[in-house]
Amino acid sequence: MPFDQLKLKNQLCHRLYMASNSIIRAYREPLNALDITYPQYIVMMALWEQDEVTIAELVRKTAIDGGAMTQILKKMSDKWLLEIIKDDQDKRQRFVKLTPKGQSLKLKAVDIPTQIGCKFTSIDSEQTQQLIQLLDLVVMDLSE
Amino acid sequence: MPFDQLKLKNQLCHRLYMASNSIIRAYREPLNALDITYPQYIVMMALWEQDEVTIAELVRKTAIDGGAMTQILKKMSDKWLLEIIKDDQDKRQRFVKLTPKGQSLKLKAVDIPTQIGCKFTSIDSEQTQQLIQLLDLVVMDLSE
DNA sequence: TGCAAATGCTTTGCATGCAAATTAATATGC
DNA sequence: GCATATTAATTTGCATGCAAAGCATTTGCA
Repeated sequence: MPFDQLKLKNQLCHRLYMASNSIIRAYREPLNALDITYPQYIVMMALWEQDEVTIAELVRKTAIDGGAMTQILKKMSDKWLLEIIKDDQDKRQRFVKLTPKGQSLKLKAVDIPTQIGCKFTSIDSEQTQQLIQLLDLVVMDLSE
Repeated sequence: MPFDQLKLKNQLCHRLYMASNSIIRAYREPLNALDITYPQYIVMMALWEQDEVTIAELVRKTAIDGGAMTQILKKMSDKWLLEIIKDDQDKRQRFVKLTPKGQSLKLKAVDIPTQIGCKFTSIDSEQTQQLIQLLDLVVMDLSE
C-alpha cells in the first residue's frame, strides 16, 4: 500500500512538527517572565556557556538561520542583553558579548529546565536521553 | 550542577527545534516540485485521507494553528487545490473539499515519503517507530 | 600585484506559528 | 423567550525560518 505512506499518522515529520511546536509553546510562559522569546533563549544559553563569540559561531551552535540571527541579536541588543562588537582584525565579523544584565538573567533562567521537566510525566530521563540520541541521528542524516 | 541543565547539548527542546527545522527543510525541494509548502502538504495529506471535513476538524488533525489555517487554505484555494464550502445547517462552519487537481496531486506526492526516507541512513524503521512513539508521549505530556 | 572567489553579515520578500481581539452564529440556562 | 456563554472562523500584530540578493572584506592564486 504505497499510499499508506502518505497517512498523517505514519509521518515522522508531522510528529516532529507537533512536538517541536508543543515544546516551544510550553516555554513561552516561563520565557515571558524573562521577556525573551524561544530563539532568544537559545542564543542566551549559547552565550551563557561561552561568551564573546562571533555571530557565525553563534549561528553554528544554535542552528538559527543567519538572516534571522541578525534580527534576533538586534532585538536583544535593544533590550541591553548583549552588545555587538566590531572586530578590528577582520572587519567582516563581529563578536557578541553579554552585558551584566544578560549575564545575570541566567539566575532567573536556572529553574526553567526543571519547570519544563515537570510536565513530562510519561517519559523518564532515560527515555529522554534515548530521544535526544535518535534526534541527533535524524539531524545528522539530514545535514548534507 | 544546576547550571548544567542550561547547556545547549542537554536541551531536548533544542534537539526538537533542529530536527523539526531540518526535516521541514528536507521536504522543501520535493514539495517545490508540487508547488506547495510544508504546512500545505500536511493539509493535503489530511484531506487525501478524509475529504470534505470542517476547518475545525482539519485544525485538530493537523495541529496547525487556526489563524494560520485560514491563510493557508486561502492560498490553496487560490491555487485551485481545494474549495471552501459554506454549510447551510450551521452557518458558522465551513467544509474543505479537494478539487480534481487537488486529488490528483496525490499521485505526484506518493514518492515523497520514500524520497525522504532514503536520506535516513543512520536509523532503521524500528528506530523510527520508536522515535515516533516517544514524540507522541512528548506531545501528550505537553498538551494540557 | 591584481582580481576573482570565498567569507561574514545584512536586507528583503514570503509563509507560517501564535496570542489576542473580532465577528457571526448557535447553544444554554434561567 | 432572552440574555449570556460557547463555538467556528477570520483578522491583526509580532517574531521567526528560509532562500536569495546585496555589501564589504579578505583570501587565494595566477
